[in-house]
Amino acid sequence: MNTRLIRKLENFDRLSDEEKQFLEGAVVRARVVSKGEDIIREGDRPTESTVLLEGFAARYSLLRNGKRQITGLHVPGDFVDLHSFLVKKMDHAVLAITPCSVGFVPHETLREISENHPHLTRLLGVNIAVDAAIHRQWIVAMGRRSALEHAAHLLCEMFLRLRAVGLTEDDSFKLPLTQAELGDALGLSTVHVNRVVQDLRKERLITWRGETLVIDDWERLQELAEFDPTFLSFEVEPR
Amino acid sequence: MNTRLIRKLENFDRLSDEEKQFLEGAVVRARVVSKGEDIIREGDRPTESTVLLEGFAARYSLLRNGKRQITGLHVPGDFVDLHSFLVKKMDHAVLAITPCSVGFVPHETLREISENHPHLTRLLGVNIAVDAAIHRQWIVAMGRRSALEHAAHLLCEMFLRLRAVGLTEDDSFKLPLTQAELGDALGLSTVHVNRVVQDLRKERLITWRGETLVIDDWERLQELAEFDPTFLSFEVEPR
DNA sequence: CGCGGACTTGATAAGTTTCAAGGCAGGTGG
DNA sequence: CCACCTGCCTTGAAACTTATCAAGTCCGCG
Repeated sequence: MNTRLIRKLENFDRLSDEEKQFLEGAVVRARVVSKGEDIIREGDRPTESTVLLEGFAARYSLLRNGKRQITGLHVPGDFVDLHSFLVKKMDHAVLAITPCSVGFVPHETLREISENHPHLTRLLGVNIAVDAAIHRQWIVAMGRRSALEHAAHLLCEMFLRLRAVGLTEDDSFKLPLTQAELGDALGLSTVHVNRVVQDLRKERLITWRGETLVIDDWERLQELAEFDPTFLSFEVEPR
Repeated sequence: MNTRLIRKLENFDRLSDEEKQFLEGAVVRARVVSKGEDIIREGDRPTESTVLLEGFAARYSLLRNGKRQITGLHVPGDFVDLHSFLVKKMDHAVLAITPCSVGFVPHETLREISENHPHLTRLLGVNIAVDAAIHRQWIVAMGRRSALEHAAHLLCEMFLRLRAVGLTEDDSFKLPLTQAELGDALGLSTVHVNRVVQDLRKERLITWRGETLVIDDWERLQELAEFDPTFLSFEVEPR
C-alpha cells in the first residue's frame, strides 16, 4: 500500500524485508481526501502522522491579508507531518491539491520505532533532514533568484523527487498545479507566474499543457536554475 | 560547558541528571573560530556534529553571481549541523558572524544516543523539527510579507530564541549583524535593509545602535510582523 | 449551449535594486 | 595625538522587477 514511502526510504538506504513488513503494518488505514480539502489543519494535534499515498498536497500558511504561502509540495511517499510526532501542535495546514489518498501511522508506532528500530529511526530522520534541505533551497530561491530561475529550480526539484518514487515517464511528469498555486509556492503573483511560464516555454525548456509537464531541455533548465541535486541526495550513512 | 544546549533542550522537556551529564560528556572539545571564518564548508563530510557554544553563526549558500543567501541564524545552544549525522555531505556552509566557540559531538555518540537513549533522541528530533518550522516561517516571510514585516518577523524570532537560552536582558539583546548580513538573511539589498531599519526606528518599534538591539514596543512589533510564537514553541509531547 | 475555472494580455503602480556619493566612528601608525 | 583608513551606515536618483487592476480568451463539462 505505501509502496512509495518504502521506495523513497530505499533511496536512502537498503531496507530489510523485516523493516519493509514493519512499515507495511505501520500504516493503519487509508482515507481519501477530496481536492481542495485540508488533510490537516493548522492548530491540529494529531495522534498519528499522515503519509501521502496518492495525489499532490501542499503545506501552507495563510496571512491576515488573505495571502497564502505554500511552504512545501508533497508527492506520494511523503510524510506530511512526521514532525507532529515530536511537536504536538501543527504550525501550518496541509491541503489536498488533487484528490489524495492518505495513510496514518499512529504516533505510538513511531514511538516504538524510535525505541526499538534505530535503523528505521535514522531513515525517518534522513527524511526529515532532506525536507529541511528542500526548505533551505526554497529560501535561497526566494531570496536570491529571479522569478524565472526560481520557477526553473522548483521544476527541477519536482522532477527529481517524483522520479525518486517512480512517478515520471522519461522527461515528463504530472504536475497538477494551477498557475495560481504555483504562485503561492514561489511567492509570486499569478500574472507573473504566467509570464514566467511563458518565458520557460519560449526558451524551449518545458512544455506544460494541462497536468502534463515535459522537460524539453533538462541540461539548460538545470543550468538556468543553478540547480544542484545534491541536496535531495539520497547519499547517506549506510546502516 | 554546553550550558546553552542543555538549557535549550530543557525548553522542550525535562532532562534527567543522567541525561544532562551524558550531554556534558558528549561534547568532546571546543574550538574557537574567528569572525568571518567558516565553521563548516559546503561539501564537507563531518564525522562530528558542531554545537555553537558562544557567538553568532549563519548558514548560507553562495550563488554563481556572487549573491549570498543566509538560510538560518544560529545562537549559542544551537546545533549547526545536527543533520550531518544523517546526511553525510553538507549542502551549505556555516559562517562565524562573530568570534565563536564551538563544541563537537562525534557522530558515534549521536548514534549511541539514537540506539540507547530514546528520550534524548526525541529531544534532538524536536530540535530538528523546530529548525524546520523556522525555515517555513522564513519561506512565508520571504514570499508573502513586505520587507518591513519580514524584518520585524526576524527580529521577533531572534528575540524569543535568544531569550530561550538566557541571552536577553529585559527587552534588549545583542544582535551583532551588519545591515548587509541582515540583507542576506532577508533576501534584500543592503540599501533597502537600511531604509527598512529606519522605518522600524521611526515607528518607535526598535532601537538599534552598534550591537545592541532594544525592542521598544514588543506588542506592535509582533503585530506588524504578524508574529505567532507557536512555531518556536517549546510545547512538546512530554517523555 | 453556456458557465466557470484557468490562462492570457496590456497598462499602470508599487516595491526593490542598483549606482554613486558622502558621512561617521573606531582603530592604527606615524 | 593627530591623520588617515576602513568598514559600516546613510542618502538620492534612476532603473528594473514584480504586483495590481481590468479585460479578455480558451476550454472542458454539465
